[in-house]
Amino acid sequence: MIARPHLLKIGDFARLAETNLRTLRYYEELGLLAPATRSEGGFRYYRETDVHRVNMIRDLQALGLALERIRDLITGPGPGEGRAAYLDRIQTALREHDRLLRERMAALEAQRERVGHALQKLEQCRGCPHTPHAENNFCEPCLQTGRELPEHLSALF
Amino acid sequence: MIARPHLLKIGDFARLAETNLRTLRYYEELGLLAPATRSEGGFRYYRETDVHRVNMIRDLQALGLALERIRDLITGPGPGEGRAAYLDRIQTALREHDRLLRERMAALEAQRERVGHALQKLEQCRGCPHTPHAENNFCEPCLQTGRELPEHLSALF
DNA sequence: TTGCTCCTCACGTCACGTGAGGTGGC
DNA sequence: TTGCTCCTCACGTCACGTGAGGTGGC
Repeated sequence: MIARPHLLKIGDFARLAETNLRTLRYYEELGLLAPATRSEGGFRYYRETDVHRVNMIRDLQALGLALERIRDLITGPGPGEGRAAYLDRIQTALREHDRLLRERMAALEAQRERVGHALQKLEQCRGCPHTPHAENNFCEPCLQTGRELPEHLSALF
Repeated sequence: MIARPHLLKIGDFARLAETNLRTLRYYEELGLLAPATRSEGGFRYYRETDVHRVNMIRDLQALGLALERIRDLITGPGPGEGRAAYLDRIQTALREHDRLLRERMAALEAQRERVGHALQKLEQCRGCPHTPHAENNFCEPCLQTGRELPEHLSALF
């Protein structure tokens, strides 16, 4: 006997997936995520496990991918696609996801270093008599050291 | 003698900042980044160092902040704001940036683990006779182990 | 003077937000 | 039957994309 999947109306499913009705209907329109079924009256019914799909969409979106691109990555087998090709395609999608994650993490690490340098330099600025202003080109270069400011200080002065 | 800042027309500045004219004009409209000066004919002229500001805006945007929020974080001293208050505000902005970076990196690390689990399980799936299908509830739960699928496989089946 | 760059509208797009007006379901 | 949830338009918004038509600058 096969377990009957537990179905949820769009409101309950939206709460579970921490999203909202409009977004789910828009995903359906784009072919990203269709409800498992509809009632006679047109009500959408979702599987609980579809929450994972919503999460994956959100994750990929936060990495900067457009929804159309995400659809191409994660949508199911084409007509007549074999089992092996199917598994291969999924593996490719997951590896692509992992690659994007690694790239993004490296970029964030670099950013974090830049912010750190700016915070360090800012401490030095506290003991300096100069104030960034148009007349000293906003302390660029630094009047104490003669060197360029950390990028994130230059951005804020 | 104070170094004259090197000024660039919007096209050259856009290339340097790896962005485009429309984005720079939109940033100006929102009060995020104004050109250092304008010519008689209305041409915008930017400082080379403003590239750092563009980069910071992009970085914060990629963390999910709206441009209006970014403006509030990074815009200069209010009228009559003292030097100490000015430096404090910058420090607050940088620390907030760092906090967002740390949160995001933790989230990405968690994602990367989920993708890794899905890739591992997918290898097991290759040696399994079952194929995910509506009739077996898309292999949920797994017919071999009786356990739930990794979230990112559940998302893709 | 020529050609390239820049200017200001202004309409289009993506991923939703937010009602309006009407119907389904325990 | 009542009230809550859902339905389908459809217009609004944010952060730009993409021309149209016209002018500035080495």
